[in-house]
Amino acid sequence: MPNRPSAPPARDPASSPAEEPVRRRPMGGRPRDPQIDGAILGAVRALLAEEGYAKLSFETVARRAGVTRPTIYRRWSSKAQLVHEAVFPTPGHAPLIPDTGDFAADVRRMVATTVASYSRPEARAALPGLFGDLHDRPDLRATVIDGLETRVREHFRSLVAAAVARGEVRADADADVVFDALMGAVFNRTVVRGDMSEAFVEGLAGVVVEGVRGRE
Amino acid sequence: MPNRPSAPPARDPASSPAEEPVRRRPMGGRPRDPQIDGAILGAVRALLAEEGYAKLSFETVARRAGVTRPTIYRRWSSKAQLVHEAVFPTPGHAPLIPDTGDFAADVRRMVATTVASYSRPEARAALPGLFGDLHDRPDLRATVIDGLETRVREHFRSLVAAAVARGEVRADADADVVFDALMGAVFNRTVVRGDMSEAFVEGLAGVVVEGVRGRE
Amino acid sequence: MPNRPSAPPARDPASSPAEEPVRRRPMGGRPRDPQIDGAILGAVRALLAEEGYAKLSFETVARRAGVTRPTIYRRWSSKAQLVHEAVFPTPGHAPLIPDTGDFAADVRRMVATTVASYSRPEARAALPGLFGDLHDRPDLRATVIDGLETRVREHFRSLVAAAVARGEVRADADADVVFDALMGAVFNRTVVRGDMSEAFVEGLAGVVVEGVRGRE
Amino acid sequence: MPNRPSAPPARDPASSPAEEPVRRRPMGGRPRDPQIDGAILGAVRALLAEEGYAKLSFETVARRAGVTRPTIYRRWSSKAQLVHEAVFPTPGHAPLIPDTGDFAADVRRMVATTVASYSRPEARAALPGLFGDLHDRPDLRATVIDGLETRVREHFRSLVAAAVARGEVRADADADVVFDALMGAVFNRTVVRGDMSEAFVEGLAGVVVEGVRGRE
DNA sequence: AGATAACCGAGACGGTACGTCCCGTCTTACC
DNA sequence: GGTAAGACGGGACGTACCGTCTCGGTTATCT
Repeated sequence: MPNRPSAPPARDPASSPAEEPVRRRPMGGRPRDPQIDGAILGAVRALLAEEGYAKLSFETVARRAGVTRPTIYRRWSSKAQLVHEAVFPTPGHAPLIPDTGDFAADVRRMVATTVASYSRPEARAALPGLFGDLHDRPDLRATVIDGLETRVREHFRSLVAAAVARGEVRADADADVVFDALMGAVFNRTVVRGDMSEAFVEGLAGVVVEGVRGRE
Repeated sequence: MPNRPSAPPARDPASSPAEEPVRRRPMGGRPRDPQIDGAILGAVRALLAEEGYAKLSFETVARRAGVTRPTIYRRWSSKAQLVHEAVFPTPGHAPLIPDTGDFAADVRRMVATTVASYSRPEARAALPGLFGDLHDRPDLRATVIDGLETRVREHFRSLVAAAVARGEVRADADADVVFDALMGAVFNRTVVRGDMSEAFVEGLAGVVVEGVRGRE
Repeated sequence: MPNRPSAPPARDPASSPAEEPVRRRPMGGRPRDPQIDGAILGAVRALLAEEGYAKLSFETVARRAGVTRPTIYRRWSSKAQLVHEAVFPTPGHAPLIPDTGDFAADVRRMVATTVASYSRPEARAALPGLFGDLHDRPDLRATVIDGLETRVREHFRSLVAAAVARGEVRADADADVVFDALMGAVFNRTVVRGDMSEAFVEGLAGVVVEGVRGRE
Repeated sequence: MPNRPSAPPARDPASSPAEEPVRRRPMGGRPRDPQIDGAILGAVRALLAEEGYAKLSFETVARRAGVTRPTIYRRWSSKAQLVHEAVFPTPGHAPLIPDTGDFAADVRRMVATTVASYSRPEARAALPGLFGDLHDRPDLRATVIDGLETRVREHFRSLVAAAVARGEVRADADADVVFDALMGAVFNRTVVRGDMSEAFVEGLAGVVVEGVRGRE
C-alpha cells in the first residue's frame, strides 16, 4: 500500500518488530479516526457508480463522505490512488482460483471471477479512468497494474504449466498471450461495451482452451 | 458526425436539395475558416501525445492552436467528441483488410493493423480517456464504439463466414468472441501495458486461429 | 475607488472622455452582474453586525451572499477594502454639515452625525478591525483614513476659520486638535465602550467649544 | 487575571487560604516552567511590533518563543488575552500621576504618559486588534477596558474634584467627558494616524483645560 | 519510595479559509 | 453570422493554519 502520503496508522504495539520491518509512525500524534477511511471509500464507490470517474473529485468525495478535503489528502495523494483503493482494496481483491486438475474448468472459473469483479458499477466506472491516468506516471502504473493482474497472471502461468505437465495444454503455449486474450475480452465486453453474458464466457473459454489444447 | 452543436458548414451548393434534406445553415454570415479545424485537431493530437487525456482541455487546445475557446466550442460540444475526431477521423479510419482466402494470415493482418493504430501516442492517450467519458452518455457511446470497431467487427464476421465455408474454421465458431479476444488483447498490451511486440501478435493470432480451426 | 483589482465596469459610453480620464475597461468581456455587488456588500454588513470583524472572511461572505469566492476576489482585493466599502460607501458617506453661523450648534450637529454613523452595528464592528489592518499598508491607510475623515476634517477647518472671523472662536485655536478631541471621544464612547448618550454629546461639545471660545 | 483556562500557578503556600479562596491547583503535578511565560510574552511583543496583530497567531508565537502551541494554550485561552497581558501587564501598567495642585500641568503629564504607552510599537499594533476582538465577548471587554483605563479614569475624577475644590475647574465639569476627549484624541493621533507630536499634546491639554476652567 | 498528576515537546488530527486555476458562457467590436 | 478578445460566475484545487488530541518522557508533590 504505497499510496499514502504519510505512513498509515499501524499503531499496534504488539506486532513483532523483529520479523517484519513494520513501517510504523515514529511516535505520537493524534490517531486517525478509523471510521473516516470507510466513509471516504464508500463515498468514492457510490460516486463512481452514480456519476462516473470524470465527475468524481476530492471535493465531491469530501462532500459525500461528510469530511473535508484535507482529510482526504492526508490519506491519498491522487484521485487515481484513492479510486484504486476504493474499488480494488489491495491486495488479494482478486481471489486466486484453485487448480482442480481440469484446465478448461479452471479457465472458465477464472474468467467468471474477473467478470464478477469488473461488472460492479464502481469497477466499470473506475477502470478506464484509472488506465487514462497512468500516462507518464510509472509508479502509479506499477501500483495499479500490479494490483489488478500481476498476482493473477502469475498464478495463471502456474496453472498452465501444470496443465502442460498433465498433457492438457501443449508445451509451447504462451500463458501470457492466453491471459491477455481472456482479460482483454472481458474488459471489452464488461467495461466498454457492457453486454457481457454467460454465453460469452463459455464461448471465450472454449475458443482459448481449444487454441492451446495439447496434441494427442 | 452528430457531434457538432450547431450546423456544420455543409455549404456545398451542388448537393441536391431534393433527394436529401441537407441541413444547410439558414443563410449569410461569415463562413468558418476551414484552416481552423485542422489547427485545432492537430493541437489535440499533439497535446494527447505530450500531456495525456487528463491534462487536455479546451483551454490548452485553444492556446496551442492559437484560437479562442469559443471557437472550439462552436465546433465540438465536448472534450470526448473533439478527441475522438482528432484521433479517429471518422469514418473508415480503420481500413478493412481484404479476404485473401488464408484466414490465419488475414487475422494476423487485422491484428497488426489495429496494433499500428492503437500504438500511435495520441491513440494510446485517447482510448482510456474516451472509454472513461462514456459513462451515462449513450449517444457518445454509440458514436465512439461505432467509429472504433463496428465496421471492422462486421467485416470480420464475413471473413469468418467465408473461412467456415472454406473449412478453415469450424461451423459453430462465434466471430464476436474471437473478435473481442483479439481486440481486447491488443488493447491491453498496447494501450494499458505498453509492451506490445510482433511475437505477441503472432502468438495471439496463432492461439485464436487454432481455437476455431475446423475439424478434419 | 482605487480598491478594485481590475477596473470597475464603468461602461457608460456617454461619459465625456475629454473632461475626465475615466478609467474604463479597454473593451469587451461579459459585464458584471450588478446585483452581485449589492448582495456581497449586504452580506458583509450583516456578518459584521452579527459576528464581528474577526469572524468575517471571504469564505463566510461568499456563503452568505450566495456567490463564490473568486467572484468577490474579482471585486475587492482584501478584507479591509471590502469592509470599508460595505460600511462606508465612499465617498461622501459622511455628509458635511452646513455652516449656520452658530459654531456651538454646528459642532453639536457634526458630533451627532458622527455618532449616528459610528453607532451602526456594522460600523462598530468594522472600525477597530479596519484600524488594526492598517499596519504597514500605507495605501490602505490612506484609503481608509481619507474615506473616514479627511473631507470632514477639512470642512471643519473652514468652519473654525469662519467662526474665528466672527469672533466666536479665538484666533489661535487649532482646528485639528479640536477635531481629534471630538472624533476620538466619539470613537471611544461609541465603538470601544458602547455607552454613548445624548448627554455625552452635549457635554463634549460644550467643553470643547468653551475651550476655544473667543475672548471678548 | 481571569484569563487562564486552567488554574494559574498560584502555588504560593504563604497566601492565606482562609481570607481568600485562592484557586490553587488541586494537587501535585509538574509545575510550570516560569521562564516560558516570559519567553512567550516577549515573542508576542516582538511579533506585534514587526508583523502586526493580524499576522500574530498561536502558531507564530510558539515558533518564535521556541515552544509548542499547546504550551501556550495551557496559559491563555485566546489571542486577545495573550496580547493584552503581553502589552499591558496588568495591573498598574499605567502609573497614576500625582496631584501637584496644578491641574493644567497634571493633565499635560497624564496625556504624555498615555502617549508614551500608546506609542510603543507593540501597543500601536495591539490596541485596534484588541478593540476589534471585543465583539460579543463581555468578559474580555471588561478585562481589557478595565486594564486600560478604569483605574486611570477614576484617578482622573479625583484630580478634577480636587481642582474644582481649588477653583481651578468649574463645578459642573464632567470629568468623564474630559477624560474621553483626551484619551480619544491620543488614540486617534498615536495609534490610528501615527502623527502624534509634543505640540499636539500641548494644544490638546490647553483646549480641554480651558474648556473646564473655573469662572472667577 | 512509590504513586500520582500536571507539565512539556512532538506531532498528527479534522476543519476553516485561503488564493488560484480552469471550466463553460456571455458580451462587445469587428470583419 | 463567425471571429478574436476578454471578462464573467462557478467548481475544484492544493496548502496554510487553526484549535485539539494523544503520546512518551519529565518533574514535582502527596501518601
